[in-house]
Amino acid sequence: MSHPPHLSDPQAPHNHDHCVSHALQAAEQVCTREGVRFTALRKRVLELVWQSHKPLGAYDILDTLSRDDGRRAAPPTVYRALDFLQEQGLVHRIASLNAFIGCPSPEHRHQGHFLICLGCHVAIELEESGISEAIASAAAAHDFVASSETVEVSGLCARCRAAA
Amino acid sequence: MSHPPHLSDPQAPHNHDHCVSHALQAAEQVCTREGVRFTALRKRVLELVWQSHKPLGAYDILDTLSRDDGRRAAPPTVYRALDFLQEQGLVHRIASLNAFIGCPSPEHRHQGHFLICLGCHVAIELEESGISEAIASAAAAHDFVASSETVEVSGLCARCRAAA
DNA sequence: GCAAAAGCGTTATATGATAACAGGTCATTG
DNA sequence: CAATGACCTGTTATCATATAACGCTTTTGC
Repeated sequence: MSHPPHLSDPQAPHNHDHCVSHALQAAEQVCTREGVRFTALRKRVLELVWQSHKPLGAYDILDTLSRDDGRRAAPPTVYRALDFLQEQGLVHRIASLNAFIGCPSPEHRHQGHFLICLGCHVAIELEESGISEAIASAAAAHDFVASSETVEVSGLCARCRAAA
Repeated sequence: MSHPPHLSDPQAPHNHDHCVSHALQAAEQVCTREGVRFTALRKRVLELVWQSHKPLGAYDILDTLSRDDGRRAAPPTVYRALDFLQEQGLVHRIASLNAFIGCPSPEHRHQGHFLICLGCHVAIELEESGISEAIASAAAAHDFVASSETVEVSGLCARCRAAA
């Protein structure tokens, strides 16, 4: 239970609807708790981000949104929603990809650390604390106070290595 | 000697010319060793990247280059040089800033890990191995083979905290 | 010296993100 | 319940970052 399949191994076949509904439900709770509005647009964008476990570009979201609605949505529409979702910890931004991914555990605020597969493009959010500790230790050694961490590791997952 | 001041604490006052000349000399050696050409343009771009310990945007480099030469340089000119310098490990790209910074120890190929001060914008390249070990451990736990690591920690250095 | 490869200039364009302003929606609270 | 103000969204324009494609020049290796 501590590592449901859809969290620890998103590449494994799974009923992805569960991921999406879990994410939306968690988002509702977070927004209620924080007293902020989970509007239709924000919900829609979060759903789109969760359409897979692959980080998604803002313009991909924009395209889907535009196609769905018939009329052309403009970038700020999406970026504002993404900014909101990031502020609430519901999505993380992957700097090395200029892309966004849903956070599987938004209940507690945290920095996301990721393994990103170059084969299938799936990003796995790490829960390991060792990385944060190592970073904290290095920062302390330099008398540096960290406020945000970008940790993005690219490589190949087991499935893609097997396939190759 | 293992931690010259200009490496471990770039915010400290220092004769920055030493940093630049050391970097250029190291670059010559690396390029000779690798059998690649350290052309005038590449050298110039590397010098510009080393003009400070702050990560520098490609278009900043481009502007300086254009001003120096009178005529307008085009983006590919700079990006190609930067690509080369990255391939040789002479500069690192900071994904969270879309910027580039000189590598203080290009003799051995490695991923750069950085502390980036939000106050003075100086980036310190970490030499600590603990972070790589923690990442390797996490990757192994997920049966993931890493090929590149992006580790960028933003916060405030001691000097900027004292100033505030 | 000659052919091939590598480097560089140039134009055009792709891709990602934000500024600024106007109009609309929603939750108050008076 | 209407007015108000805060917040949300639409829209236009623009900025910022990065790459594709082509051709000429320089360098290298034979």
